[in-house]
Amino acid sequence: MTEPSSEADFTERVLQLVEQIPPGKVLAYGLIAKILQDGGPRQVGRVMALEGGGVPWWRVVRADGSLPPSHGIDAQVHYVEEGTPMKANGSAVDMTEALWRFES
DNA sequence: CTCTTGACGCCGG
DNA sequence: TCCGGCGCCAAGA
Repeated sequence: MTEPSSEADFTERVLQLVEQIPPGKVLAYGLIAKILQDGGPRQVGRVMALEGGGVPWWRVVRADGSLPPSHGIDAQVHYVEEGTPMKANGSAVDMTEALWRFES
């Protein structure tokens, strides 16, 4: 095994993982790539941009906890709604608390 | 086949 | 702390 997962399969895995993210928690693009042990932050970002419309995309942020410009104000509304730990300014997520630890 | 772009990440100044 | 540059992987022109 250890075969190079197909692009379509990689996409589904990213979406599944994102759907498993509990409210109040978040994951980073590069972190998702590491959990899946495949691809890279750019590929995860590309998948979210294409198929991220069916998953809690707002729970996916950058590695430092800052919000991508593309997320918009909508994401911040969701964070407040789910009670996600944010920085005082609200422009970034508190990775120390909001970072979700994936466990099968 | 080559070059550029992109929901990124990390290091250096 | 803020800004810039380089690296990674895939898709589009």
